[in-house]
Amino acid sequence: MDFSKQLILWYLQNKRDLPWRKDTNPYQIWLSEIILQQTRISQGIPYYFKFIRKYPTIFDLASAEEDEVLKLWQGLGYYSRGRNLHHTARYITTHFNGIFPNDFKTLKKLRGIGDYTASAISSICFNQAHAAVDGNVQRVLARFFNINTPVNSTKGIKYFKELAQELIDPAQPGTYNQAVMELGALICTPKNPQCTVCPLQEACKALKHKTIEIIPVKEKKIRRRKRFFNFLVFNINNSSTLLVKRTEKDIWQNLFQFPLIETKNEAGLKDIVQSDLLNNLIGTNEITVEQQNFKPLVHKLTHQDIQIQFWVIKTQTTLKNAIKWKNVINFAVPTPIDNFIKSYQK
DNA sequence: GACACGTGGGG
DNA sequence: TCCCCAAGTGT
Repeated sequence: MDFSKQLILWYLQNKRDLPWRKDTNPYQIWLSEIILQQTRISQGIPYYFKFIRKYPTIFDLASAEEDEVLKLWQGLGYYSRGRNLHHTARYITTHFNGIFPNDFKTLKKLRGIGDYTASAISSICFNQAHAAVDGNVQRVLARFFNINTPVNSTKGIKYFKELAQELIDPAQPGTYNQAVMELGALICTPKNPQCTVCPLQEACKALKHKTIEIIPVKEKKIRRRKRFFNFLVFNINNSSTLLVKRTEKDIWQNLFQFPLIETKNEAGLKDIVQSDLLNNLIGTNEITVEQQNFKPLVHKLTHQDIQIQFWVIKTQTTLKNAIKWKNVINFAVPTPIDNFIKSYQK
C-alpha cells in the first residue's frame, strides 16, 4: 500500500473530532486555518468558537469594525492575522458577493492567505489537488524519506512542496492533506515521536537510519533584541485613564495601550517625570508618579525581549480623550497590558 | 530572500 | 531557566 492510502486509512480511524471538521463550509474552514497559523489547536479552539458565535457568516464579520475584531482576537497573537481576516471578509463581500472563491489562484491573492492556506481551503472545501505544506507535513516527509535539506530554507520549502504534491491523492486531496498534518500532530511529533504505533513505521527511512532525532533539519536561529517600555497609567480622579492606539508598523499594530515612553535602557523615575510625553499631557498640573512594579516585567516575543515598567500617574486634572476605567475592557490590548489591567487595583 | 510578527505550553 | 515550537504570511 502506498504512502497516501496508508495515511488516509490511519487518519479515518484516528482523526480528532475538531469543531471545524463538522462540514466544509469555506468560511468556517478559512477562519479555522487563519486562527491555526503558527498556533496550537488547544489555544485556537476557544477563539474559533468566539468568532463563529459572534460572526456566524462572512457578512457578519465584514460588517464589524476592525477594533471589534481585534478585541475578539486579543490574546491570540500575530494580530495581522486578525486585521487581514477582517480585510478579506470585506473584500469577499464587496467583490464576490460574499461567495468564497473556489480556486487556488484566486484564494492565494487574498490578504492573509498564502500557499498553505490556499491549498488547505481549495483541497478541503473544493476538492482541488493542492498539497498543503505546513510544519507537520515538512516533518513527516523529511523523516519518512530521511531528507536533511533544511525545511525552512528556500530550497527546502520548494522541495517539500513538490514532494507533497507528488504524494497527494487526487481523489481525496482534502483528506490527504489533513491526514499528513494529523499524523505530524499526533504521532510524528517534534519530540518523542510515537514511532511504535506509526502507520508508516515499516517504510520510514529516518526510523530505519535512526535519524528521527535530527530530522527535520532547521537552519538559523533567531536573535532577540531588548526593548524597554514604560507605560504611563493615568488614574484620573480614580475614575478614568488614557489609552492610545499603536498605529505604527511595529508589534501590536492597531491595538491599544497606555501612553508609552520607550527608552534605550531601564528608565528611572526622573526619566518619566521629565519626559516630553508626560509634560505635554499634564502641563503644569499637580500629579504624583508611582512606580507600579518594582522589577520590570519581562515580556518575551519571538524576536524581542521587552522589559515593561508601569508608572501610575495620579491626577485630578481632566484630560482630553480620557476613558472611564469600566470601559477599558472594550479595547483590544496586548497581553501584558491586559494582565496589568486585570491585576491593577485603583 | 531574510526577517518580523505573539502567545503559551512542554521538555 | 531557557529554548523550541505551533495548521504561515507579508514585506
